Amino acid sequence: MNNDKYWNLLKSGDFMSLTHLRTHYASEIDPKELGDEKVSIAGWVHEVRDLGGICFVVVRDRTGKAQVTLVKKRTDPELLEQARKLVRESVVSVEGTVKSEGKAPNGYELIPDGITLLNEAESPLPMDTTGKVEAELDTRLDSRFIDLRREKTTAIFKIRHEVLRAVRNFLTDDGFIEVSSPKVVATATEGGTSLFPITYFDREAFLNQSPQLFKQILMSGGLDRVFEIGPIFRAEEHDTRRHLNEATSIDIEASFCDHFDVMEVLERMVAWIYGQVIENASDSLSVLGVELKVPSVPFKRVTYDEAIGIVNDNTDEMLNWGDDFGTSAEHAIGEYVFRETGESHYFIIDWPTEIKPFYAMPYEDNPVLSKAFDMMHRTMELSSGAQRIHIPELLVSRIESQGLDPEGFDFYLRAFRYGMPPHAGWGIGCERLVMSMLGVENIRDVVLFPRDRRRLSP
RNA sequence: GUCCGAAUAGUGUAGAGGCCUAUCAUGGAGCCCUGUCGAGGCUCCGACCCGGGUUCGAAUCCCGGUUCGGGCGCCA
Repeated sequence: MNNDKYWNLLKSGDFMSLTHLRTHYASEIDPKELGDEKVSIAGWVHEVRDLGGICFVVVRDRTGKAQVTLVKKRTDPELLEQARKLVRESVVSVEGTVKSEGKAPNGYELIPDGITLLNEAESPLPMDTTGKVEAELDTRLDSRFIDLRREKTTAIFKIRHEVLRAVRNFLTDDGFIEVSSPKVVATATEGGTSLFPITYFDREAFLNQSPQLFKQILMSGGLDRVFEIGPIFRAEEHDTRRHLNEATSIDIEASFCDHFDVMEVLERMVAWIYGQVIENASDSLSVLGVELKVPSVPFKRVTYDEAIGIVNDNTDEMLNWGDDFGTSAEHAIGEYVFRETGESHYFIIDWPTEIKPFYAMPYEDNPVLSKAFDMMHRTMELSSGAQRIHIPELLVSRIESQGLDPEGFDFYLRAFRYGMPPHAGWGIGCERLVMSMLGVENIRDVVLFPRDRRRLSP
């Protein structure tokens, strides 16, 4: 058995198109409609079960599995021998007749006329694909191409797709325009997290940690409501189950809005996403054993002051006003809200100005507090946002008081001097949204090729 | 960055100084088998992370390294 079959296939005159290799996906075949019809399926050899007088070959594609049945007495001996010798996870196309069969999975089996071996897999495989033997995350990520052949892994990425599709539909319907901002930038966004330096011809540049400054500039440009789904890069050496050095951020910015307006967009969007995933990815949800409930809106608003009180009343920690919440404090607040409301999602609002980024708008009547918010899931922070400062003088003084140099922000500040409307926005971590939705414990599970402190390949 | 833990066939594991010629499952090779669907039965194949040390004897104890996992910090 070798891969010459593929070359023979091409030589036979079929080289103009390969579409005949698959007329149907495995799960598209309905024996009531296609009974006794000729079809071809294409995919990976999931298993070969040879019982002697009868041999079953299970072929798997993106949609599911199909059983190819070869009965010894009624099958060409050469074809039977070929089927028996198939190496698991090889790529094949099987042409045959659909036969309704109650004993077979999906209610049908395929009686083959021919099996075309398109590419033979090496053996042994880097890991099991059938679910019989678990593999560690690290092993799975090293062999992501095989890992993706597992139903559970595919299910996560089908759901992630539905999440992003729902985001695009929701925001588009809400009047937002999708934009793309540069990922190679000259200066730091917020000063806080560290950036990956790169060489840009003969200059130093960085990978952007957030589209923040650019989406604000677009408000000055009059695009009014924009969103971006794109990568963000953080050079932090954090090493946890919920951090990556390259993540996907879903960001919006909207003019003539305050923080409460965009919070309302955010909670409606999250509820919509849950609803769309339930509607469009129920198969994947059941593969993962997840039962989703659409979160109720509005999400509870907890003020920063209340949150401090919850932590101090319910844990051993004693926080002072102005402290940020650590992981255990976040969990305490999340559990408290869940007990009170039965909901996992909530907002923390009215943060001290000094622990929020420079662009967060302080309350006009109490500048110690800012119009900033975090949107939390019981398990972790999902999103943060704010009404932004649109007044250039105030922005400059806030940049300075955070210990940053306004000169580095010139490209940004210029946009505020020629007519910047009041505006607000937020960013939500796509991976965190998906993992909190599915109860996935490691963020690497919801990224195809995660980039963390240690992993740079594949 | 810091603290804690782990590393045994391709994969997942058992193992507590001599019982290890290293367990089991999965997998691979071969044989038997006509309805499997984690098929079954029989035979065979395949591993102690690296380097030092302790000991008569080390997969097992100690030291160093490497890699991985988890907590925290920081954040999305």
